[in-house]
Amino acid sequence: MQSRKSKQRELVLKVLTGTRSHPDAEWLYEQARKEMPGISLGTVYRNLRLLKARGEIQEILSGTSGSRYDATVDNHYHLRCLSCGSVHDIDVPVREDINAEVEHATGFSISHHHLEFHGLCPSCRPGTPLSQSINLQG
Amino acid sequence: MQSRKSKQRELVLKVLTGTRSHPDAEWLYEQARKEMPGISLGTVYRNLRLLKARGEIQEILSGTSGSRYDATVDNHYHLRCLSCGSVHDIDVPVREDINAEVEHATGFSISHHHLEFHGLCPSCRPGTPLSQSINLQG
DNA sequence: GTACATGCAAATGATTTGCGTTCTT
DNA sequence: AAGAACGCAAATCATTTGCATGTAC
Repeated sequence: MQSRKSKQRELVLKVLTGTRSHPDAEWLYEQARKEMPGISLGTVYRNLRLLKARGEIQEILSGTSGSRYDATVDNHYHLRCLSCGSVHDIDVPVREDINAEVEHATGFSISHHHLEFHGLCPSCRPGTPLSQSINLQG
Repeated sequence: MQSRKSKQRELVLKVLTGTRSHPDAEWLYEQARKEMPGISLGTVYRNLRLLKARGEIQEILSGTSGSRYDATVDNHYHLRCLSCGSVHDIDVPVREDINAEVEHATGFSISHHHLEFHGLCPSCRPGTPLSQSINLQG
């Protein structure tokens, strides 16, 4: 937990906070480079891990390709387009009550839950093949 | 979709169906080898991918380490222990209604959702460190 | 001054893939 | 016979890490 301040860490967080998309490490690296050309990809990864451990950002797992990251702090749900791969935040009430329900049913002590919806975004409805566009801006 | 039968594929599915744990590819490979020593890890991966594409099995993503797999076909939720990493199925009613809710709220057409709970399993309560046991049997 | 953070490059580890061969239909 | 699927090993790709140096406190 003892971590010092660093320009690089602040920049990574700033870049991530500054977008509504849910970018991967590579994209964050490219953006960060624009402002600090010397920053390294390793440092981006190191800081993403640290920020996640601190609870300041969230990691969104993905089977293929790399993880996406999200700087939104409050609990919320995600929506992923099966065609273009974009990830969006959803403005739907979080069901905190189900944690207690699961605690009683299982004997675990639940700290949180992740809910992700999969479907097709409006632009992909017609049946756009996956390869056509990987849209990070959502 | 044109896929032929193969002893290897049947075996991988049999092994996965035969356990209530949610093993990774390596574990499935080791088990499969007991019955068919010549099977290769690449084949296990190939078949896991094919079976998943067919909808016969499910992939459980995990940030660190490899994916876990689940042969349970009907929709259900997962519970992961933050300490030992074990994954369990939960017997809690699936909320199909929230798909429609999200469709209306977002304009996406939702096909399904994934819900995963994180917490500590009864055996890990005291505060067992992560490294002590990676329990695949749950 | 201490020890955390960085840049760089090499290493890791899960998963995929190319290729020649074997099996299913 | 055609082309799936296999075994094997090399390749890929995201992410991690060792090391020497820089920097925050």
